[in-house]
Amino acid sequence: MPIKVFHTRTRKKEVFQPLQEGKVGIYVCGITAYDVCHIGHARAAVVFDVVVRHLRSRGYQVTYVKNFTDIDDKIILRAQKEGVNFSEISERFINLHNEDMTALGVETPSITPKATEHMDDMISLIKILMEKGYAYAVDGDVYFAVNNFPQYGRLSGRNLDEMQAGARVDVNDRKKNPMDFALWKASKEGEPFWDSPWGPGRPGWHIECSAMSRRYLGETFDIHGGGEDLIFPHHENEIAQSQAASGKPLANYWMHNGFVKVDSEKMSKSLGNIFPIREILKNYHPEVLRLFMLQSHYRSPVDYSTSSLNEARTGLIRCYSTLQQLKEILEASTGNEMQSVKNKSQVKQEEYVNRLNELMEKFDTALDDDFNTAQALGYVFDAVRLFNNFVAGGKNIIAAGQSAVLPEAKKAFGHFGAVLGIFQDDPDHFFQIDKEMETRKRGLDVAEIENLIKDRQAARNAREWTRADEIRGKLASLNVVLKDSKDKTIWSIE
RNA sequence: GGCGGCAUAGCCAAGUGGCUAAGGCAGCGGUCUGCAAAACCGUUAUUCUCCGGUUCAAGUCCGGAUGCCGCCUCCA
Repeated sequence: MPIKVFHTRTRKKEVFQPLQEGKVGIYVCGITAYDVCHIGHARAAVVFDVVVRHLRSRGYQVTYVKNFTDIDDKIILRAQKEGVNFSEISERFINLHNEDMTALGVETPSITPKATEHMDDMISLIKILMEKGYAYAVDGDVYFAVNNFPQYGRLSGRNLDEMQAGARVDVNDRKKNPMDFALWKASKEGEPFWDSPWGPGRPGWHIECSAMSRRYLGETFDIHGGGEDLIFPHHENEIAQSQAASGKPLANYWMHNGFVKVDSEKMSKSLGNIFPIREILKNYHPEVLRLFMLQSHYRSPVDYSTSSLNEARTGLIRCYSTLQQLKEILEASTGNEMQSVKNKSQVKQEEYVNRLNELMEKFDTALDDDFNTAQALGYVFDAVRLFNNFVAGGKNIIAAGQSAVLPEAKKAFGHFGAVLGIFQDDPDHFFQIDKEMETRKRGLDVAEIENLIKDRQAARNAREWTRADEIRGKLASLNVVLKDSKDKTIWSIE
């Protein structure tokens, strides 16, 4: 079963064929380090994290490059506002970014190059473009001449005439064509600069990615990714620069993730509806955010809201309850003396094992089909129900610790979790974190809750049901839900 | 103005020509339980915004209408 990838240029799913057998080179545009990352950045990171995880689980050796733009107008602006060096700003936000990614369980890419560390690469690339007649210098600026690159606009499905008709670009006398874009910008007074054949200045945004992908992945590589807003102009310009220089295709597949929206609108500073990752992670376990995103297809827009996040939380709790159950059974069964099991259910057990295997295959196949995480999660939940069903009907078998279903379930959930980057927490720890966050959000006092539970337990032991129910009712009004089992009472926040 | 995307149950969301339209959340009935909760079992879209067309067969392809969204400016 081949892997299929939706290619932005052809707008079709295509069979993925890497340049080199068994190896994949992928480049994804990273952040501009001038502010904290929001859930939009989180989505892009999680999407490509899963892409890479799946490719690896399918046996590919993946080189994943994700850059940092650490020199840029917005960084300079912020540095000037704060009266610090630009690098202080970029370093600060790169560090915060890395913290957020770690918290989200996003694996660190193979290579994370920074623009400022690749000045030579950029300058030599611009030189090539000058020599080949694709670029021209004016007063210390260097521009790319889009008219000299006939394929300009192919990725985004536009042509120069259309774009100029509705152009909203600044009129700039120095450009030959209003669509020409800067490869090198002459530095203004007080701005950071690097020396170049065209005078002191700094690189344009687009040339960074062309230079860094070229350095680490070569002139042509397999997959280039990023948010859908980067298709034009950023990726179009990257293609123009790289292909003009090398005469070869830049990337064989272009993948773009959809946006995170809020109230059906794009997040933007002007609307004031930006949600930083670190703010959300104060209130939700990071895997809740991952699950929320992975429940939709990566190319569709997702609408962020507290209620959809809460739904994802409930779904994740369902999974972790099962994982906890599995963990407890496995722990209880180790060290116990093996009892002989009545073989009555042996056939049934084989069926459970087979069905788990089948779900694992379906899961992988779903991801093969353009990384359909939503469908894959459907199979994960099927496995949850299947295992719960097994537990509900097979207590005596489990007690013996002999069931072949147990290691199989462990393997299945381990696989699902490893590829999607969820189920990485210990179940008990997960519930503890969840409880802490929920009680804090609601301003509840844990000690008080636990005292009430003790009182209720005392009432229950005395078979004073009315009193016990009264206490439970009181707790319920605080959104505290109780779960009684034989020897203990577990509580959680609804 | 130009280019593109989306429209599936109360909500979220898979599905890209063919068996009974995944899954999650919410709801309802049953089992379990002192009663609950959780879990399990069952149940909740004769139908996929609307109107035409192609086809033996369409949520899925084509044309049109309506509504929502994105890109064309920095943006994941």
